[in-house]
Amino acid sequence: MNVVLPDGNTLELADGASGLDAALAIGPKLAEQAVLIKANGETQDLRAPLPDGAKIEILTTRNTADPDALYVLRHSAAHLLAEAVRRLHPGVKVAIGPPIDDGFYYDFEFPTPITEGDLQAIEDEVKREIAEGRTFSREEITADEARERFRAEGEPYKVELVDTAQGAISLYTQSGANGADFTDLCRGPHLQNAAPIKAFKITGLAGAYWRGDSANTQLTRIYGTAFYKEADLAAYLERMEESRKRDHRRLGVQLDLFHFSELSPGSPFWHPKGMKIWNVLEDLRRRENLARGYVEVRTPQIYDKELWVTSGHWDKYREHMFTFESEERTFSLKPMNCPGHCVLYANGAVSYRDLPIRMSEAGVLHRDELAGALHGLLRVRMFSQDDAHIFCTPEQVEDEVLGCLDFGYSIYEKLGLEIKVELSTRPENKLGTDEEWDAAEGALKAALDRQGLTYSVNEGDGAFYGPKIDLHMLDSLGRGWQIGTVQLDFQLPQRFGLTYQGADNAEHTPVMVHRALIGSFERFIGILIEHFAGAFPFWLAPVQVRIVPVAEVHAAAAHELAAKLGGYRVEVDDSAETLGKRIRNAELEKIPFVIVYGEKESDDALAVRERGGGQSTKSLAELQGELAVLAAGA
RNA sequence: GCCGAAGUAGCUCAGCUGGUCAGAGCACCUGUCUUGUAAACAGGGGGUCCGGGGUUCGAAUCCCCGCUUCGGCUCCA
Repeated sequence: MNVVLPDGNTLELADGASGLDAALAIGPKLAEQAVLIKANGETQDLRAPLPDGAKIEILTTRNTADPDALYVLRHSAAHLLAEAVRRLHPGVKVAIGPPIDDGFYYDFEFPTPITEGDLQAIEDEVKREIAEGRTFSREEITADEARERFRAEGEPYKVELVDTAQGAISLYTQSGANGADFTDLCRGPHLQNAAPIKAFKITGLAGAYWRGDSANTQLTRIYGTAFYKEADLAAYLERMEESRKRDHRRLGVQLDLFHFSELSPGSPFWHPKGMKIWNVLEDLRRRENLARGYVEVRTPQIYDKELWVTSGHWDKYREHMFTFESEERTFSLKPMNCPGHCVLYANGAVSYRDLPIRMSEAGVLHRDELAGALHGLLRVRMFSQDDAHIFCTPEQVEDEVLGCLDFGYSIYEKLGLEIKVELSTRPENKLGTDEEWDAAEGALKAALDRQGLTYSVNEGDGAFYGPKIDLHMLDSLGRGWQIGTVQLDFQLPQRFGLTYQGADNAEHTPVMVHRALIGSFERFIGILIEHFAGAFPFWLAPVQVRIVPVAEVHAAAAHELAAKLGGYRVEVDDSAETLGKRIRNAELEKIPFVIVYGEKESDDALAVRERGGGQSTKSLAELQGELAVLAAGA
């Protein structure tokens, strides 16, 4: 057989040759440093046979930043972890241990629970294994052999993995000076030996359900990470530390934007400065809504249970609703606006000439989220959604969805946000016919394409009432959060008996488009805080300009200047602190502009300091011109 | 909700194995200073050591229960 090298040359190999054989044929040094091979673009273990005629590329320990090379390293590190845990905690059952972004984890079932205090010993043991040396070898066996083997070893999770594995079963054995030590079911690929693992660290301990199902046993998950270079680990830890500084929960306190109280878990208290940001967004929302043909409505906060029975929420969403009794009736705080909007729509006759009706409401919603799911502003129990429901004809759906996407992206681009788009299609328990779903999914795809968006598809992940487009963003630690959503709904209009009179004089059921672009103001502001690390652009900043009079005698002039900058959010700091201290405070508060005002200053010559330290002298007129541009959000 | 961890002044945190352990820095208040681009100086006030039980001569410290928060898991309509 032969393979094709990256330079185009052909290499002649014995039949059934592996990647390692290919590397050896090229040179011993390469074989020594090799960690995995790409055959026709697909990564595979060095020890697995190569397809005849494959184009190959060998990755080595020098590809220290290559994601695939890191995956292999970390996957092997995970196996060393399992070996160490088995040695230190006899009787432990091993489940699964894949590499992930930034590291790896391994799930175990411990005979007696472990705590964080046990982690150091495990980490030390892994480091000892690395120092001692481990060689990874691969073998392929049948599913029956594998099942038998793991059953004999008392590893029920492995048996289950074999049962659901696709294709050939491969095992990896890591052996050291003391003989074969640990064999694990694994697809691979793995390193040839442990030597390239120059940095190893256990980073966390958590519970995790077997196969991600909360009905299953909860296992103990140990997280860790590994690198080809010690310095890479240090850089990683440094990066994590920097990310933590952007955490909106930390900045929210530092910048005096909001706080939480034990008296109302999951519901933020917005401080005056936080509300400045909120109101800027609220103004933006209202202005843009009006410009795009939306009407604004306001609907009740609490409803009789009957409404939720009609909408289906009582069935599907009850455990997340706050309910209470009053005068022998059961009520619930609304977790969504849509049923209320349906009631509003139903009040009065609607003609096809009225459609589309774009009904918006930044309604306050309450959802009884699981205590363990709460997360600062990013997962709350009370929030305001920039909600809207578009009632339209089936023919109008595509244009309406496109309008929503265009609307959303006008906001995201203004803020420089990076959005991940997902399309979720019909689930198993869908309502409605396949024809309806074909049309609905087609309309969403067409709108996505017309907007020029790249998106991933989550097959079967749509709501039972219709497909949806979800818009996600990452927080400072790389966790994803849903910001916006555009959902098609055929069910709610039917459940509420909504109709419009068509041109054919017959009654028709409208299609409903649920749409949130900012999503919840709480979550959006939380994301913005992390995105800007608290240094908001001028048009969003709670305080835009701070004037610092040099001495007490300049305070009056400073206030006059502030008055001339009316229309902007301006403060005068005439406190009894030193000039240096007041400038420092303004910097710590991340205020975009500081104007120092003393003997030398006048309307013709202002000493302007920009956030970060840049200084310049400009006239009031020049400054006002500059601020006007920034205020527009350019 | 589940697994693990944490909760000490407004904020950040120290307080090891129970015995002046109720502290520091910043913030706050008062006074002095009247300031030229990231921290003037001095003094002072402030804590139910998350809450409730328990062990003990004695608990911030040990045990139990609860609440909240953090890291994950599940969930995210």
